[in-house]
Amino acid sequence: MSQVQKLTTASLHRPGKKLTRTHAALLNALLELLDEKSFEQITIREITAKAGVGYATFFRRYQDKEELLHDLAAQEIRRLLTMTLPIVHAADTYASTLALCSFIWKHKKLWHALLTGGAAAILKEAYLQEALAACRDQADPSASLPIDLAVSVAIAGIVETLSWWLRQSNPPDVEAMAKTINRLAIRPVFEQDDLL
Amino acid sequence: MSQVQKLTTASLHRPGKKLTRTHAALLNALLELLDEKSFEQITIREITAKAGVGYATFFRRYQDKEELLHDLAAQEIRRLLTMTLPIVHAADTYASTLALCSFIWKHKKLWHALLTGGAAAILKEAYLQEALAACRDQADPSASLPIDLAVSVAIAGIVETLSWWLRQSNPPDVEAMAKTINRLAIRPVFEQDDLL
DNA sequence: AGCTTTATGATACAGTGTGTATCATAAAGT
DNA sequence: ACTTTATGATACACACTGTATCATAAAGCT
Repeated sequence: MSQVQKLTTASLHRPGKKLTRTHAALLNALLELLDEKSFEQITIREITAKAGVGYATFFRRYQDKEELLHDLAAQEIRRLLTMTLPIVHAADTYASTLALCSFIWKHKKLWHALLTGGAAAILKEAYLQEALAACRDQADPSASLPIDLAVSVAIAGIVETLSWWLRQSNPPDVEAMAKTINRLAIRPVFEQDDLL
Repeated sequence: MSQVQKLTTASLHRPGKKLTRTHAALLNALLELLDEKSFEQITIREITAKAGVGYATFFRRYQDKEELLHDLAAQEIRRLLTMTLPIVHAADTYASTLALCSFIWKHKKLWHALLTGGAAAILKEAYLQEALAACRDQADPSASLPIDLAVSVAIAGIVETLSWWLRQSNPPDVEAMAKTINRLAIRPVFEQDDLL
């Protein structure tokens, strides 16, 4: 937890770590800081300090805070998509949302940080991009809904629901949330728009 | 449009304006700036300059940019809610969403600014608060969905859909969007959750 | 091993925006 | 006319950012 490793002239920089120890240290530092405060309140100086990395070094890899968060978000979302993707493939949507909710619940601390406050917008954007890329392939041209709109609204609904879930003091169980997501975010996108 | 009124020692400050000319000037200045750039890029100095108001004066009324935007958002949303509220009362949801979309379309330039980028989060929050306040009264205790969650997801869906709409180069017409909002954001919240 | 290239740490620095404090003046209230 | 309040105009202390510089450690290459 105290990752502050003074690298003054100590014997770190093991040759074992192949690609950029710095990289991982920054991601990890941001992750830890997100547990303590909101993304907006975190400064680059804090991140580099906790990562045990020089301040200027940050800008050699990222342009700004947002880019680092986007990197972190993409990393976590890639795992999550393994759960979410089957939803799109329409096999068994309930099983998929259930898997999604279970996954979130297992890592609720992490996802609470990612889905709360200013971080949520960036995470949602990364989520949206990944989901869109995955959906465009098998997009149904005869669909009554533009694929971009459908995915945008579905993702927004999922993110909103999960965010609400993680903020509750007495949160519903995983099964209930899976049903809720299915009802509010997934089914509306797939069903026929017969009435009105 | 050039609202930059030099107030050096000119004969402004008409006694006619009763409550705080400054107040309105700031709101108006932000509104105009939102047409030129995104909310994040706007500085308080710019706002006060365009409003023809002293820089320090800003902080006598608002704590920060966000508070001013929240004020502006609340103002615009109050009008919009006159359209949206009937949706909740479940009389004729299509007529309500149609009214909502027509209203947005009529003021699309304004709402494009409010629903795009960093401003969207604050607007959504204001929208959510107003909608929640309006819904709590007649909340159905036997509902299968917590009222907070239902409204949150509905608002998120509406905002997401409208935002998508206003970003299109060849946007669908008002009727189509009303149907879409009805299908994606309104109906899912009200329907019975029979299956699964 | 010796030379070269690259990644880092450690500062220093300029630029920008924020929020507060101060003071004199104009507007409004009495 | 006297008092109170709102404003304009600065000035300032602060916090962050993003860039530049320089010396050093690590890694790669011959």
